[in-house]
Amino acid sequence: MANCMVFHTQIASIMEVLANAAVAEICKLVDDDYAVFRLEITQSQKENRALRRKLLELKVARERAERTMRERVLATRPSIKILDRYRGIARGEGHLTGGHRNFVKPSGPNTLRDDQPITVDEGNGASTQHIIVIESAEAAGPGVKQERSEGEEDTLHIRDIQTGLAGAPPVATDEPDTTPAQPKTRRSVTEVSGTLNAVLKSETDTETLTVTHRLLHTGSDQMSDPERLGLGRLGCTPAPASEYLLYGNPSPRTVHSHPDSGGASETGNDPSCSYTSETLGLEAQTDLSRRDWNRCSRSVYSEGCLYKAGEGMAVDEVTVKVEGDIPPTWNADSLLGDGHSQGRYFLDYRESLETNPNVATHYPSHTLRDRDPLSTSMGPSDSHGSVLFDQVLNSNDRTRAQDQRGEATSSNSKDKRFLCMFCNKGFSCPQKVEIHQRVHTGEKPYSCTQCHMRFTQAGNLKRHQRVHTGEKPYGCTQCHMRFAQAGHLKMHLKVHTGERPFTCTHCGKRFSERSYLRIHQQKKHSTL
DNA sequence: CTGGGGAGGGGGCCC
DNA sequence: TGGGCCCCCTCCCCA
Repeated sequence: MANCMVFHTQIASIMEVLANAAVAEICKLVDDDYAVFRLEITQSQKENRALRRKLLELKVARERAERTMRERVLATRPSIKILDRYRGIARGEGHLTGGHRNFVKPSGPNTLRDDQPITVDEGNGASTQHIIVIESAEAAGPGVKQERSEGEEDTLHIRDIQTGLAGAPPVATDEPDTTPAQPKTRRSVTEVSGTLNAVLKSETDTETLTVTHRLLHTGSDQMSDPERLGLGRLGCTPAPASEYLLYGNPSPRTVHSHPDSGGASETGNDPSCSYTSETLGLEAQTDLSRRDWNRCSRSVYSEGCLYKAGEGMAVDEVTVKVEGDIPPTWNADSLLGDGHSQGRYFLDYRESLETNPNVATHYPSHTLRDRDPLSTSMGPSDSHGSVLFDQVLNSNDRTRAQDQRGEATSSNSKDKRFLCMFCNKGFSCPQKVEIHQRVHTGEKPYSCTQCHMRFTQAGNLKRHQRVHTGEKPYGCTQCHMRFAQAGHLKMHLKVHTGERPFTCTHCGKRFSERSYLRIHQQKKHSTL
């Protein structure tokens, strides 16, 4: 019995030892596995961080590519017009996130016929206005960045607008921009938004672009009531929402309007923000034209004084000092290439950068106005594509001539504190800026119901209506001639008076019109 | 020279 | 009274 007890005790001891050994082994295994697991977790976390950094870099690179493209586009202004885009408006070809807004021009003291409603397409039902108004530094203090916006349905995002000193740090991203300065090479960057985090692609997603393009043609020409849409008489959205870029001192200011997104590249309401900044292919380019130009242009203007001459322009970490009035460098061949026949114009932004000095408008790229007037469908003005392009090219000359006459850039005028974000031109009121910016956007909200011509101003449409009505209210008192435009009558009167106020400085030949003189000098004296 | 459109400014009206 | 809005005028360009 005693031996049995001893045996049991020994057995118990052995069992205990074995149990301890087993526990120790198990613990060791667990510890090892845990260590491995922890290591894997650590590695995964490192990978995640690396991927995040890479993603951020891609975002920044994309933003910069957009900005570069944007600024290059801006650099060619004021002659820039995305040709034929307005036909998109005509068809209500809005942004993917929105429809369009057509309405009948309200009746008023005009000569329009009752059966000729003036349709005004607004591209989107939202009346969001994002206005950048540059105000005095005294009011805002140095470096003040003020953001205001309203209307979330189709928001306009000014990604990052820098004014003043070149090289101001872009703050469009949520995180500090640690990415080294991107080269100015044009990279093919495609963003497919629609989720909170934009999906970045290294290559242009042609399919996406095509889909986007197709969807942009789903609009119609239906009309609606402007009043119902809460628009003004002219159909101009009364700029309810504003983003003010305080202005007043040369210190760099940056304005970002991201009312609905925390980051510049994380907007979620932009189902397709695709473009190729390098190749500027047809689809991509049209998309760029449709979206960004219109989104940022219509509602964006600055209020304040114009910038001091001589300041540089911050263009993607590159300060561009503009010297002289460089003519635009649009590639007409590209413009009038294959895309032309389709009503698609794409522009070849050459390397040269001509811009208004001091305007450092970074490319507004996300969730901007839902106004996509560019259309790929044939419209009445397709046949005038080259004409439009010529107008684009010549608008610079026109502006230059106006500048010489002191008509255009009365930038020193205190009354003209509302600045165009594209060309920095000052205007007395936001509406004029909005109208003016149609020069840059190509937006033509006023459409003729009889010939589908579209116009940037209601008055021009009204004048155009005389083509259809045959109305010629201006009659010559010297003869039977009648004219639809007062200017034509005035010009005609010179036939009777013999007035030739424009004299060629080379040969002394006199002309009744400045344009005649210019043509003469071009032909005879090879000068402008 | 005519005709059409682009674009800016002035001024009146309204709030 | 001042500012916003809008019509109209005007200049200009181009075909």
